[in-house]
Amino acid sequence: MELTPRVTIRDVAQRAGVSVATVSKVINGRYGVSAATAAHVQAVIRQVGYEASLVAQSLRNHRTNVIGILVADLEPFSTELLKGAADGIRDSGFELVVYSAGGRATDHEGWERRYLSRLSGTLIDGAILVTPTVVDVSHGSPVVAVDPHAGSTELPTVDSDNLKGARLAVEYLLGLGHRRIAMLTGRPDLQSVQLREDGYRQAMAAAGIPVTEDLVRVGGFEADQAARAARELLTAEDPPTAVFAANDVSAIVTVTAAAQLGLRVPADLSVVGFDNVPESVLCVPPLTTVEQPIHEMGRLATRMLIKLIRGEPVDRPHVTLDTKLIVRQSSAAPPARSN
Amino acid sequence: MELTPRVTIRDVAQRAGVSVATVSKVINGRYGVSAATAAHVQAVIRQVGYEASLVAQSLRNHRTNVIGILVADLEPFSTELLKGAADGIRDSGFELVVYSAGGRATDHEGWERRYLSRLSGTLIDGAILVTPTVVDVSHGSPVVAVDPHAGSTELPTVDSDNLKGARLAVEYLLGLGHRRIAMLTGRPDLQSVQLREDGYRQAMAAAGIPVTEDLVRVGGFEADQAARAARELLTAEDPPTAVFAANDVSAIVTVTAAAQLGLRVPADLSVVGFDNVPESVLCVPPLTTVEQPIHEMGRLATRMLIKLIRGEPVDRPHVTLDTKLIVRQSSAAPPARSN
DNA sequence: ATGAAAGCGCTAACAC
DNA sequence: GTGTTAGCGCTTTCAT
Repeated sequence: MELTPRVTIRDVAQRAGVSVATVSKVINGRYGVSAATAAHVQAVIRQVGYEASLVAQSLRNHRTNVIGILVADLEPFSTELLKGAADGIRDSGFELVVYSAGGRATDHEGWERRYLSRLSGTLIDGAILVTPTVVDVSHGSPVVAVDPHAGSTELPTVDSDNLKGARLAVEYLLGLGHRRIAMLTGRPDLQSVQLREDGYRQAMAAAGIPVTEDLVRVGGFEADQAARAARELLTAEDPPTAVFAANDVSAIVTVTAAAQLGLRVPADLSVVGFDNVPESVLCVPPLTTVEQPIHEMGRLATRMLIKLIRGEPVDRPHVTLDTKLIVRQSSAAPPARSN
Repeated sequence: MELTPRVTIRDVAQRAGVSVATVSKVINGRYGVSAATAAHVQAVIRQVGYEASLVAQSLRNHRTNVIGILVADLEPFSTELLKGAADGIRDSGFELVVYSAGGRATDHEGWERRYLSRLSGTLIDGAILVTPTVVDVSHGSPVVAVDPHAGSTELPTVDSDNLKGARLAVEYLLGLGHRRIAMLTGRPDLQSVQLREDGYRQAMAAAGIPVTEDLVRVGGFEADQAARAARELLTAEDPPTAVFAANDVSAIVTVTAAAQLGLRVPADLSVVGFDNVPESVLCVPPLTTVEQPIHEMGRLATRMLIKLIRGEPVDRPHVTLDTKLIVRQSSAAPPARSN
């Protein structure tokens, strides 16, 4: 497969009959090269289709005009965020590179630290960390976190009002008449997940309904685990009439699990998700969910990062965007009591 | 912002009181290091949180275990493909890096050649080109194209049956009774777009309906341009009763344009898209569209690429997946003639 | 078992 | 105006 071994700056220099330094100067538009030589070198470059190696370049320079986005996996939430980031970067002169840890459970914890170590200082001028597990990173280049790990952080951060969103969802279910409302939580290390659970507990407490521990299960944001947890919830002794899932993927999985158990959604079971990813509408029935402005979060995070890279001041280092409830067809009043 | 300047192999060596060569050997598990030194070096590495620079490493080595996916922009189609690619890569030992050209219109043409030149041989072991404009790339590393530029290519390719899909869509509209069916085409350089237009023309011809050139407009897959083209179509002398758009984004834009012009979809105008990206269901009304198995295309492309990188044989170098029509609510019989 | 040194492709001082 | 040289962080002979 190694057909063309790669044309280097040396090849160009040789072919043009000049030194590599001259070629480099031409490439970078530096002074100190005659118009004639420059033109000639340009011609040769075009002829052989030469492009400087990003790797070699960024080993030398320390500015690359590339922004890295580090995601644990490419799933609906993160890809939605990418679209926003792509927006935020338009006409900024920066390019976007996305690194996916590939969702591998092993060596998951701390992936962002490893990637950052491997990349920063070279290859990227700054990074956006999406749902990072670790935030005490103090590397060479600026970093912005989106929906980070629990605990306060020094890092500039973009997130959304998870507490409010969760409360809205549960209050809505309570308003429909539900009393046995279960929660399927997500990755326990994320602050957002903690807040969503807090919102659930607060809303339940405000309604005077005790949350017994059999009502809360960890789905981990991951399809298999969430499916198992959902089945546990739905086949329990005294099953819930509604499930609030910590994200849309878990909610969709819950709807599927319900169908497999012969439960009709929303007649027998109401399900509410969180995120409002495009997939939530593909769900049958379309999912009632809490919207967080994922696209905007991605856009804001890149704008912040670009400011940081340029050394400009950032107005607010921690931005929290609003959430709101989107009612669709996966929720309804609970079934009439048979007992 | 340059807090910690980056800890290099030299720092580790110094701190451990050994040479860089020894540290390198420890990192890469090479022979020729006493157990004691190895352990000590490991300890220091952990202590200072050292991670080898990907850039420096790949400048030396030529194997990186990283696959690059090159996309023109991060929009619904490409992000959907990324999810599939992420699937295809699981448990393969490879990592995924996505490069987005950022959708910049300038220097758009040929971006894939430039990126490939800048990256291959270093940093990535192979690449997936998504909707590339150029396919005569013969670089060091293996390449797989997804939905490439027009014209046959030597490159291993994954695409879908665009001709059939388009015919299905237009035949469906004809079956509903539509006669004035317009087409909003996409990026003219893509073979898939050409085939979708061919399908449209074939179906129209088979029904004995001439396609006058005022019925065909170029939307370019890009929201602004598509909106303009859609308005042109809908405000023409003798406007169409149905629009077949070459992708979902253009179709959604058409629905919006129709609404702004006071046209009801589907009562006054039917719209059919292509792709079946998740966003097509978010459209109001939900979009009738042609499904291509984007996720699977991404998965297949990565599997193919991994085989190529490993030097294994690839059964079929050109895979074409099936397409099918998904009927939703943006299409209906044409309005009764008023004249 | 360990280290010195060369070199991957490139850029930036500093000669000439 | 142009070339020589050093060095970015790393791996790999090849001495020792």
